[in-house]
Amino acid sequence: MSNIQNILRNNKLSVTEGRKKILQLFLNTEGALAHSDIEMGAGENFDRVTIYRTLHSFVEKGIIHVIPSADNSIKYALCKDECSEGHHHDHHVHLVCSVCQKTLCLDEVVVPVVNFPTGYYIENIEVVANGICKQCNS
Amino acid sequence: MSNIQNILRNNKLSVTEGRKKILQLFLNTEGALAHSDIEMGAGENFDRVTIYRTLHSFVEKGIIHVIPSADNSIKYALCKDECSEGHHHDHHVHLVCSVCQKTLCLDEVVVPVVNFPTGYYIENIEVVANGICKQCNS
DNA sequence: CAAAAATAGCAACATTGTTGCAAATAATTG
DNA sequence: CAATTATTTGCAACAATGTTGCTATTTTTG
Repeated sequence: MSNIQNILRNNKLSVTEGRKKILQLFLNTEGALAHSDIEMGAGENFDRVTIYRTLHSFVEKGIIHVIPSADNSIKYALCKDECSEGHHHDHHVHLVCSVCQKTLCLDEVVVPVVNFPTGYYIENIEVVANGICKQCNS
Repeated sequence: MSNIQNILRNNKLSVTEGRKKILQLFLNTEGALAHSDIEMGAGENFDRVTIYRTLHSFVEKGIIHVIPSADNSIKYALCKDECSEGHHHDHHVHLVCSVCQKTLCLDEVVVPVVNFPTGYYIENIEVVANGICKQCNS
């Protein structure tokens, strides 16, 4: 039950109310969360600054990862256990559903190999698909 | 020489100073531009609102396209001629260079086919690679 | 060139993100 | 377990980014 505490402890983060609530929210949520979702959904009223800082340290520690967006609405989602401090390995595809507006991590869909011309060095690749998710497409 | 006027006319946009200057800037620039780049680089001082609206209508008309980002710094880049009003077909990969910080369209690198599980409907796929560009990687 | 249509600029505001600092909370150590 | 130390929080103030309504100006059209 104190899974949450463990996650924080394992990542060398002090266990505070704010971090517990925000991590809780991620664990309870299917799909990604934007800063504003957290501001509204985290139960109590945390200062916006606290949320920014919490999200930053979660990303740094590899607890969550950032999902890029084309409309200034960056989202965050839980990392699977392959992620560790400073090294994100979430090589899955993201889907933004145009019906329910949720952003989902399609863990089973792996980012394909892309062939770049010689001369480039590629560190990582982000894939974001726009479409309709399983639930909404039925 | 009035290539610019033609582009605007062909897209049924009035030919105004702002639009000409901004389009000029895109034509003169290798790589993508952020709103702030335009605010600084467009020569004269355009109202920020004008720039927002110009970018919106250029996107709508298929003159430029949006490149998603993971750090709230959306960039815009010229579309090739396959794009038309309401239909973007820029299925190329984008590269964000960690050295020169430029965002480039790699027109020769096509977005690969991604296999999604049944049940999803996919409209389009965005691929953004982080790495080092040809120029900086030598 | 005049009338109609479209666009630009301004003002005011909303949202998002950052920084420094003092107070509160959590971890550590004896 | 209490006291010290380290960390984190909330606040305030600010900066940057994005939006909307309205009027004046510019562009287009006939």
